[in-house]
Amino acid sequence: MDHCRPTQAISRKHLFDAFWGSIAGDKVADEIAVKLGKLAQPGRIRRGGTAAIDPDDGAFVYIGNGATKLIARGPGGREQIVAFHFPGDLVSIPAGTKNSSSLCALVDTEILSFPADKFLGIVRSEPVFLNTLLHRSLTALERCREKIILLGRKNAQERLASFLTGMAERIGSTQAGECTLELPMSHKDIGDSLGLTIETISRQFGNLRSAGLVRTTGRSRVVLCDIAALADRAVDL
Amino acid sequence: MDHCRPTQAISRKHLFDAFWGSIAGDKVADEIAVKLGKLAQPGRIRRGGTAAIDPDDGAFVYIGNGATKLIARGPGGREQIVAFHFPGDLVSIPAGTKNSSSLCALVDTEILSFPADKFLGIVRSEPVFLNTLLHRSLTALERCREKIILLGRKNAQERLASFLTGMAERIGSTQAGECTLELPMSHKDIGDSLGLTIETISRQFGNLRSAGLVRTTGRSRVVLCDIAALADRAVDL
DNA sequence: CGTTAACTTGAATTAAGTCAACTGTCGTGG
DNA sequence: CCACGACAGTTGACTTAATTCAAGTTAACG
Repeated sequence: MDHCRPTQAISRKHLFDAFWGSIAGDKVADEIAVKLGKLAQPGRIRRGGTAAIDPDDGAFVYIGNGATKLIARGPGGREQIVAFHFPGDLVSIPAGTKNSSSLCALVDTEILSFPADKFLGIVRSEPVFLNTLLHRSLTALERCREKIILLGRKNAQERLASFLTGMAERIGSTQAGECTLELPMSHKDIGDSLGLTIETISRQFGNLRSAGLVRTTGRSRVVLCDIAALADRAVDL
Repeated sequence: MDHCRPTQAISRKHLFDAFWGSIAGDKVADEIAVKLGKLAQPGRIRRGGTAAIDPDDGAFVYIGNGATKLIARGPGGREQIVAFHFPGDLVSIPAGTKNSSSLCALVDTEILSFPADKFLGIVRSEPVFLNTLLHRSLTALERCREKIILLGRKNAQERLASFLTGMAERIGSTQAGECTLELPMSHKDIGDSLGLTIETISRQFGNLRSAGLVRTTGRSRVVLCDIAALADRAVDL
């Protein structure tokens, strides 16, 4: 993937610049950038690895590149993927609630992690920054609500169709009416996200394939042949 | 209990004061209060009614008294209750997404409603206010994520137990180790919230009753006899 | 009191889960 | 470069939890 291997220091600066550019814009005082720069903990997580987050503390994690899943585990139970996150996203990981969250890398991933309370302490008096955070958390809330509808009211077919159209919007590349997806997650992950088993995911992929709505190549490439028809299947009518 | 007693209409001023006290504290400039006061649209919704929200616009709604459900409807589909809200809550209703949201009153309810964009425009430069909003929306996000776990990974028994312990925290009154709930919502509502049917809700209440974990009186009163045991049933082990 | 909507209970159905055997993909090392 | 091993995905048969349908019962409100 990465053709060049920047040194730790350069990589760190690039990561922070990307973070600063997307969250703060250029209207926030430089001294805040300095403080946040000191607080930022860069991390490189190998595929399958978990970000080191103090569970008592909570964190904000900026995804520099790669892809991650945010997992919640009930005490001793099966895992549920709460959300997938891609470069540019800022993930809020709450302090110790009953179901501990963890952030796992789907592919090699670079992150910038901030302890939640100190982070909020620093930006406390920066309206521009707070506005961005607020908008992002409202967007996250909105995504979360859509997932509630998916899990509460949709069947397996609708769930997979919703997942695919959602991914198309976030990481798809459209050409000639077809959208190509390079999915970084396994069927297991998709199932853990949609509240289904791998077998059901497989069967539903089969259905979509034989309905001519998608083509698949290898493990990760999916081509959405007819996004409109897929979007129709994503909602119950 | 508050939620079921027919409530005296409280004045617009009292409603706004309650809002201001809980959201802004006393560190926010009075001129903001004046602006927001002009923007605030007070509303009285009768049990079963729906708040008049412009769906293209989005809104923030402060719940003064009563109780509400936030409903999402897929195009033409069944309804899913995204969240219940109680006095003091500030509900964010997003601008026109594919699944339109509406806020319905479970009992007679008084609200204070603000168009989202103007509201955010006014508080844009008020760090204290923005901090409160940010914290509240992060809390809402956290609740939402818990609901995702519930819908994605829990069975009917665990869902109802989670619901009851959650309600106990928000609107229960505990005495002598027992917690009494006066539920403002019907089994239909509980089902629509937990992704289950009314029949399943009824049967699970029956199970909890015969396990000696809850007693019920009439339609709305539920006594949680053993909250610890109920909390155990709320997670899959 | 009587009416209506909310709730309960039972029997039949079904979507998805589980279990098990099999096949394909991909990375590794001979 | 090919063969191998391990893991990811597929497919079929069976099970099960929850839904659906249907017929009661009960609570609340006028």
